[in-house]
Amino acid sequence: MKAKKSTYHHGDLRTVLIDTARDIIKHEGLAGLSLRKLADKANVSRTAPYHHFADKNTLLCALALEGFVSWYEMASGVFAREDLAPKAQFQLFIRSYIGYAADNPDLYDMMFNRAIWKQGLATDELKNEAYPCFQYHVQMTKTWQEQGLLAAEEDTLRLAQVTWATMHGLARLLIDGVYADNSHIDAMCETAVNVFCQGLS
Amino acid sequence: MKAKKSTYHHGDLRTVLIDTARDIIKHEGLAGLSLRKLADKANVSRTAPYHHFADKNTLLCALALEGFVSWYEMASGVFAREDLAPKAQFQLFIRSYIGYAADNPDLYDMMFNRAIWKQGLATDELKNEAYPCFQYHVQMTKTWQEQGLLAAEEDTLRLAQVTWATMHGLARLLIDGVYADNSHIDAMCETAVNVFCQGLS
DNA sequence: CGTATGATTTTGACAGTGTCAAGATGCGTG
DNA sequence: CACGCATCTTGACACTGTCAAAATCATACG
Repeated sequence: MKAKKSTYHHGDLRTVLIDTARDIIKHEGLAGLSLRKLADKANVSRTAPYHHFADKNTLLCALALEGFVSWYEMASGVFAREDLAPKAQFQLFIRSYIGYAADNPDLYDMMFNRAIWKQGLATDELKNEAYPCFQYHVQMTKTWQEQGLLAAEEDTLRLAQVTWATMHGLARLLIDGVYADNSHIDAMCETAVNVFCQGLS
Repeated sequence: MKAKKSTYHHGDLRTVLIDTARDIIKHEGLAGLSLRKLADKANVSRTAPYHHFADKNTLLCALALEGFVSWYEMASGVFAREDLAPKAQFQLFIRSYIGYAADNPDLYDMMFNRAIWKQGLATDELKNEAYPCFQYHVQMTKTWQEQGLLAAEEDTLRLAQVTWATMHGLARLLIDGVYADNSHIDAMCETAVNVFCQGLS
């Protein structure tokens, strides 16, 4: 009853589209995703997707949203690990962030896509998922400051931006294949942690 | 004699194309650049550019190359400032990097474009300009370590990757308009410098 | 129980895009 | 002067995102 919203012609086309889109991206990369090919693989006409997504950008936002959802799962999972010392937790968080990006390069690409964010094309749904993620990171940063792991005298928001930027930058360099490759991940993460925590605790 | 390579039909079309391409990107953004529009603005047929650039990607590489050239000018200009104390020099470098990216978002976009780098589409010319830039950054990092500004016990290459990643990440967050905006630049740069140098000198 | 209403899907069409193949043009060297 | 080669043009193809109008169909209402 509640499960199936609509069984009109095709079934629940919306989720089918998202699934096959994810599939295409996985196999052919983000550049290989076109609405027509997507519709084709879903056994539906070219313009059918337009009744579920306003345009291609909205589809991409829906996919990116899932990325932030699973990012949040990752982050909160790490932050909940009370068995770990603060520094080990911080280390695991950074390593998990980079690993997540390296494992899902195309998804990460969409989450932080200039075309989506810059000219306000991001869906409200996407914003409502993406902003809390950063808020959560700010919260973690504050905790780590209180634990003496990160510099207490720095403004929490700025520090959160810098730490996020470091992870984001490492992720992008890895994903884009510039100046770094996957064999450097562990060493780079370790150095990053060392730098952030140096001279403290 | 040496100056003008070719005055066949049009003059030196290659440089004209690059100039108008830069112009289009400046006014309409990277997404607004198509080879046909470019050819149009240069008063030339649609396929004329193909005699100077193998494909669109090669054109983009040529533009990105200029970005690395001027990046190097910026970096070496800062590094040559002997009137500045190491920390002030480091601070200026980071601020200049971010400022450069924020002032030329589309150019920066092209310099670190996944499509170019990831699947080996980067021109040899581009590689020959981009890699030395990072090498130069490594060299600067080593110097700053020797000056006691950055952690001496860290591997220079890894440290260079992390510092570059931080600047790159800040630049990307600013350019893409996620989690940071231009009014935060100075404060973020200051925090970044403080973190990298904390507990030292 | 039938009908209309509105959601869903399709067909047709349009303006773009990058790029290839063949032909036309014209400069410089033999 | 003529040849060759770089340069440029025209024509064409397969693709893209997206709109408008028509067709289809499950369901809510009379």
